[in-house]
Amino acid sequence: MEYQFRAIEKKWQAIWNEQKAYQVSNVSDKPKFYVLDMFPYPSGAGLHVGHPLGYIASDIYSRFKRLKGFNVLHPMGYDAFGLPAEQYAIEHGVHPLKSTHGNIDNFRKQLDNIGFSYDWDREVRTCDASYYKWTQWIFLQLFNSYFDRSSAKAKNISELVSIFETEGNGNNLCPSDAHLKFTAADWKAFSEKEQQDILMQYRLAFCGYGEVNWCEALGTVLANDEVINGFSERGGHPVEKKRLRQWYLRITEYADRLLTGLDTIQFSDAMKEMQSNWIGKSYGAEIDFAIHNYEGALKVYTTRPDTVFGVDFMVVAPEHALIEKITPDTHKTVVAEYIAYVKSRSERERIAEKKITGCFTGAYVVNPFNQKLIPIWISEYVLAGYGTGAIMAVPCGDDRDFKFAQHFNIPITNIIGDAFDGIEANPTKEAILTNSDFLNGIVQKDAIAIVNEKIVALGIGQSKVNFRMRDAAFSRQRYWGEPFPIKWINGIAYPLSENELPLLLPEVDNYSPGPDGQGPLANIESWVAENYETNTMPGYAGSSWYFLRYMDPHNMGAFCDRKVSDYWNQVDLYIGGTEHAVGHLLYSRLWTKVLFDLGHIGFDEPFKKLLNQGMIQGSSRFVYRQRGTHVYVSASLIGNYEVDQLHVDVNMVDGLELDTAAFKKWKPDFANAEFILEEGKYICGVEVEKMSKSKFNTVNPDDLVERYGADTFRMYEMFLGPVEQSKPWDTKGIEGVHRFLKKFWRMFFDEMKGKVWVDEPATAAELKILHKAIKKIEEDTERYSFNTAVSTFMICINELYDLGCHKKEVLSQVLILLTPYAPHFAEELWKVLGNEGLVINATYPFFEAKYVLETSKEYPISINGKVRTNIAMAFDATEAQVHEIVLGSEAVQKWIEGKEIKKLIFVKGKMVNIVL
RNA sequence: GCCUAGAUGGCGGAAUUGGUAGACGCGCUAGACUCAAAAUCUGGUUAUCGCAAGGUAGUGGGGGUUCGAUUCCCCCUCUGGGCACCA
Repeated sequence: MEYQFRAIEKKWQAIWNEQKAYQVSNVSDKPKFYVLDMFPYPSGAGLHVGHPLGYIASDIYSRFKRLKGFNVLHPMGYDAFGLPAEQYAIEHGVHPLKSTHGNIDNFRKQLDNIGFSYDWDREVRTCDASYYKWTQWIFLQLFNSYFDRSSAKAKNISELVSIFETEGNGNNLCPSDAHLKFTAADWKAFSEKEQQDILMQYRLAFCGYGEVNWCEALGTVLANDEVINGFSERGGHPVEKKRLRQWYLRITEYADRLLTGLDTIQFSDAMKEMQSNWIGKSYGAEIDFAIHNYEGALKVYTTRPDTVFGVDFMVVAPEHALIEKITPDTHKTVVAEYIAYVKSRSERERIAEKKITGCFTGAYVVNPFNQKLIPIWISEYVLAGYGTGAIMAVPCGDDRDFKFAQHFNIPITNIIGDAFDGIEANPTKEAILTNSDFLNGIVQKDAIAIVNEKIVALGIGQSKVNFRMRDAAFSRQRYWGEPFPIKWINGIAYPLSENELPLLLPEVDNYSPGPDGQGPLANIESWVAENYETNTMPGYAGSSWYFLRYMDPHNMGAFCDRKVSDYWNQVDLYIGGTEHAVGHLLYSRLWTKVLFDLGHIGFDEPFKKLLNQGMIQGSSRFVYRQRGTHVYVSASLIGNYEVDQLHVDVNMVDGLELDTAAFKKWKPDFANAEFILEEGKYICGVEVEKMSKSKFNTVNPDDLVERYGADTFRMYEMFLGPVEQSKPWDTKGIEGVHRFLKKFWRMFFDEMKGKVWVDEPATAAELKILHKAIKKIEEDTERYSFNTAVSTFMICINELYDLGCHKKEVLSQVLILLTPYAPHFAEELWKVLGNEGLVINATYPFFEAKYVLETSKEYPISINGKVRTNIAMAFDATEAQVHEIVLGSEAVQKWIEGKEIKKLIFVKGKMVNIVL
């Protein structure tokens, strides 16, 4: 009987499905375990081999935990709102819901092919009204909350209103505007609009103004992705910054908790560092510099108040509000030109650009400590959104300031003596200050507190903690997203009540943008007539809480029953890519904290353990067409021709050799192609790139499953290397894994003899191999080292095969071990051996040390660190015995030969090293 | 530019806590079986010198710590991911 993988896989998938083998209950005596994948965006291109990497890993772990006796929640769903579906709609007029559903069906078919153990009864789709009803509901929780700084948690905004009514806002300073002060009497005197405007500045979801990438020609807002060097990706039209009304989440209020919460969860150190760098907590001071000949001050934020005597110029962001007011007529033209230039550039370009740009405003500030006049410059390296949008530049201590000063020939004051060499800035805090008046002779880090005291005494500033993180922009001028449950009446935002949810996304005639930078919803008369908000929520809205909905997906009365979320609690293992480090992973932590504060769930971190899967890259292949001809030149010959490089479908290339016949048939353009070959072959060029349909480097898992089976595919994806590591896809090695399964199969059935497995007691040698494998595979799976687990399976089967072992007792145990990796294969042979029930519900083998005991070890003997020989010695040999045996050995004597032994190092169970 | 991860044979990778570098697999190669092919099995496969025994070098490059470094420290190069409206 041959290994007919496709028949076996289809058969067991049908049986599991029929028996609802993967349905999981919210009630169980077993301990719970929650394994979650980052749900996919269902793109039109379908799954490529990169997607399932994490899904296979999580499936293996889920099945493993299940065999170990856990009640495992392992759900899947779709992050279904998003820009690509909307663009497809604009171009083809197909409703995003329709294309999205089509894509989801395709994804589902592809996922099913691979044999995952998802409980599909719990599937969620963020674009379903039954789902986004609760996204809207959570938005309302955010809208109706403020962050109480004294208890560091979210509370209902009504509590704030009663505080305002009794004591004003003296104890609850406004997070948006620290200068806003009012008494209880003031509050009562305010109009409704005034009151609501103030409350808006406290809400966790609030409306404000922000800058977006605006493309006049397209009449729409663009994502950073859609902007290339200041021009739109589509059409190449100019893009500039525009201020629009935007919704935000007040994530900055949670900055400290998001930071300290990292200590309670198992993310990689790298991931934690990325998040804390993103949050960017810094301690510094705000200082007001009086502006020369102008009524007012320039407020700067600095982490180095100690360097205040080294300030040689000020730099303000191009968006800074003061620029217009302080620029004298003499400089207006240059300043306007510079600002126009900056406007055309994305923030990314502004930060990344090595080129130094800037211009002098013609205005000056006065240094409050020595009355020196300091010029005010504008430059794009200062960002409006961070600190106060203005800095004091100290060229001797800051690299960017130094380069700026050099570039514009601004004289540099040295306040750190020998520590500054005039060639590059020295950012030390350890130098002794000079040229610094009352700070002379003081070490910089000690001077910080002194200056802070002084600026407070002078009434020109205060010490301040700052965060690099900004509030999260939460609105998009798009169609395909959740509508805000908000009505605008007379400039006041009124939330819908809970029973008005969901606010359904209306039908539109076309998906083009609305007027004045508004989204498509602004084109709908009935919508506008109802005064509904015309923005929609961003992609991350639905993904910020989906892990909660899986727990209780059909609940019509709540986003998730509290009892149910108490049972499942945190996600025990979350698998996904690092590309979500500072987006999704931060937002879902925020939402969890808010829901916790408001008492809706009982935990304030969503993910207990995060495993980052690496990205599978594509390995692109190229052909080289001689310019203006139909002649294609093999890779190593292109030096002799003028050629254009074209992507060619990797599936038409065997290794590097192009299937020229398939190529000619690929596209009409290539039908009459001619080839210049090398050694009779056309050799393609290679590059590693992101896997993408447009680069023709995608490999479809369906094809591989068809050719080798799901079990082979699953094991091969794991065998490729550590899950956490990125690597280019190469189908070549898949044969090896397939051979392994065929070999394993032959331990049950021989081509000639038929059934060969037997029900006989196992020998000590066989049990030793089995238990070695149990230990290693269990440990490897537990620590997510799936690649080494696969090779352990190979070793185990090779060894059993060599012993001619066909025994049910041994094979049954190996099959259970194999179940998480190759479930169909294991299930089939489990049945063949006549075992009871399904192997997916079996009990994981128990490792027993007694079977693998060793009495001696082959020690490597090195001399001066180089291994020269091996000597077998008893495990319990004493150090003295070891000395005697080693030194008595002929091989060792040959190397020592007359030399003096300085030292003999013996590490029990490891090695011996002789130092001469 | 900033943050972050990584670099080991022809290739994917292994070496879990500083202790035999190259497990396992691919590829290549020789052989067995076969009319032949496929499949399968057996052997070899880091480089270099050597008939061999064996020697020497070797984990991106350069330095260091150590009896001993792929592993720890410093400097450099290259590559992947992220940088706030892609998901």
